[in-house]
Amino acid sequence: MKEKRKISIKDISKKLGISTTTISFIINGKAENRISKEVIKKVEDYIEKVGYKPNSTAQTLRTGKSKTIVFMAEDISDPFFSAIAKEMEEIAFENSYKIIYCSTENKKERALELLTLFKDRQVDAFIITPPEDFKNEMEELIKENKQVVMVFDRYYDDFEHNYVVLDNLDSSIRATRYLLNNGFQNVGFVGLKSDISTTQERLHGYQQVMAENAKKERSVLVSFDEVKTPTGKKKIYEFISRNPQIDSLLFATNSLAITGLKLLKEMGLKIPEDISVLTFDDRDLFELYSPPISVISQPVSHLANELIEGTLNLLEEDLKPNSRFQKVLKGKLVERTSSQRISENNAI
Amino acid sequence: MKEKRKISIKDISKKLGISTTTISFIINGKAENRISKEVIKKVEDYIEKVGYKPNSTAQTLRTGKSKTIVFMAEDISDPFFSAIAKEMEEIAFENSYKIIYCSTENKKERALELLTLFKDRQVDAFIITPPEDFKNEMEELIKENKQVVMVFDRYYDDFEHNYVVLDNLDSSIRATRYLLNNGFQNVGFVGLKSDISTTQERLHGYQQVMAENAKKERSVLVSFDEVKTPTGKKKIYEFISRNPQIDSLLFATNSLAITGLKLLKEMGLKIPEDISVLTFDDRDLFELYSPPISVISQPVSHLANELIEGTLNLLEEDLKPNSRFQKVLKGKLVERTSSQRISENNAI
DNA sequence: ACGTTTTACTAAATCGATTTAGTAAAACGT
DNA sequence: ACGTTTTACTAAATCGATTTAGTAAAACGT
Repeated sequence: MKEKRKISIKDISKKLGISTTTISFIINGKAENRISKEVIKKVEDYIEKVGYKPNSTAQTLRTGKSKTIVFMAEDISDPFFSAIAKEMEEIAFENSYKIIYCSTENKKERALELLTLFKDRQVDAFIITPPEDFKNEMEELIKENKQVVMVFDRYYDDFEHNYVVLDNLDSSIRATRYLLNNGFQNVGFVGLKSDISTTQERLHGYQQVMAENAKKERSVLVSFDEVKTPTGKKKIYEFISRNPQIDSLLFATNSLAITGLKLLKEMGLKIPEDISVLTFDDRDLFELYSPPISVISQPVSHLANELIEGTLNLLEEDLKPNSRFQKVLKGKLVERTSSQRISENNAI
Repeated sequence: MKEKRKISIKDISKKLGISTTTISFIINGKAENRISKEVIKKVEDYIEKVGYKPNSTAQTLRTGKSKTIVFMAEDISDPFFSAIAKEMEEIAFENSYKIIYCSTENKKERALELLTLFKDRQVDAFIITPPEDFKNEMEELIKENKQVVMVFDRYYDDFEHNYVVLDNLDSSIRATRYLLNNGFQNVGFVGLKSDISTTQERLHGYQQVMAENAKKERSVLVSFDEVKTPTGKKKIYEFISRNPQIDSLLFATNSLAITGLKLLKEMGLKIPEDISVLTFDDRDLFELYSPPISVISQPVSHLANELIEGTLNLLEEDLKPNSRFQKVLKGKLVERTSSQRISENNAI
């Protein structure tokens, strides 16, 4: 089978005896008040007939716009990030943007590698979940002002930038208060060892409420790499063993909670009778678990919409350095059985 | 802050008084036996010094290779596909390929839209999970031979193509035999209503084993869109109600199983005492469930590796139309409590 | 000693679009 | 009636690489 070469604007130009300039104007909707209706019709009909589509690489080379957005997630296989990816995808495609994904694994070196890779390529925008210890790199990237940069799931205090995040402080405060109000006296916190705003705020919200209520704060911090490993589980185990008075656990992420639930099961602790559980980030798992696990759920759809629409808006404004897109959304406390107080007489 | 324009090969040419031809040869490793060592050194040193990186868009325009692979998943937010995406990503980047993702939602129209979108753009390869009723479009795409096309998670009998799939027939046969061997007399099958090879083979494997053992086949097929809806759950409910003799359920996908587990819980049926459960596709949920759910797990890492390495190999061979990459991997039966036969005396 | 081959390069074309800087003819204004 | 503006276009430059088709000088062969 003979390969037929793709048709170019030059071919059309020759075929119709019309300059490429004119054709380009027509394609790009700049023909109004410049080109006669007859010529417009002739060109449009021909384009329709042969199914011509401009070569996007050539357009990118000439205009510097690639219609490409890089989504640098912490981990694209994490249900939270893949759900966000899915929602963003649709809106991006509707606006003829494509999305390239990658995962930092919360590792600085990997993020840097990916960033250098994409800075060289033409990319219009970055949606980034910056890893640990990446503030300087992010600040530099943003100051360069070559692409739209949207920060997701965390943010920085020290400089101006676009971001979409959950109100983690507020969520954590509400979560902790809720557990105390349910009558749990000794709420423990299982968090990530991290300087990222997200985990910091979740810890601080908990600490703040415990302090307000003159309760002793008890927390354990697991590092990102350990969460899914025996080491991580062991850390939580030791935390619980050392603090037998704990009657309730607030987990800062869903991965921590999953490790925690495995552990509690192994330890033979009953939820919520022996220890109640509440975690950040919903997953279908949690609703189905026995007992169903209470969560602070992030508004995934809303977050994804703000992320992609904010990014597209900024792209349209064409990098005006002073317009900022900053959204802080509220979490939703979903009460299920795992955080319920079982009254003493019922428990027996 | 003044934006400094990116340096081009022409700038280097002017600066060093060396033609762009020579520089291009050096950059692309074609300098051997052509260009003197001194010039090579001079150019390489300068490139190193100013940190020059060729503009990839220009390269794409000239060479026709974009170093881009499109991963068209059924649904990128599905844990199976996002796990595959994650594993492929790393290898792709190591080989300086980038991946654009999209989801067909198993809808023909959407897949067609996405395909037309990407066929116009320069894309080197497609990794596609074709939706329902998309055979002709796939055959055409493959025959055009413009990009490497890798089919994933399903395949076609009628024409030659590259694919990576699970041995679904074998897996289903083993799964059904296993349930019968465990003493379950009436195994029911909950599948997808679909002409895709994957779901067809899973059904046929079940039917084959039931026939071999002179057992009555009982199955319900739910359409893709209904799986996560009340309608889907209702269909399974009616199936179970109409067939009270069923003592074991084989689910063809993890989404079906999740809907099924919710239903069994609502119906108050005990697993595995009242009804045993086995499902395709592992998820962390299943291990943690009470009781832990037995699964036929797909070798995700292995699949992803074959997919991306197969694709990269085919890309290197530069579209030789006759070389085919076809891998059929075995599933792994993971026995957990949900499929165990509880002996009568223990049951009481 | 002189034709041929090899070495070490370069000028210009090319990929396929957009954009700048123009022009000829028609219409307008007074 | 004649200069000016508007209309409707086009030629050529440009984005930044790679590649084709060459060439001048050195080395080689007999």
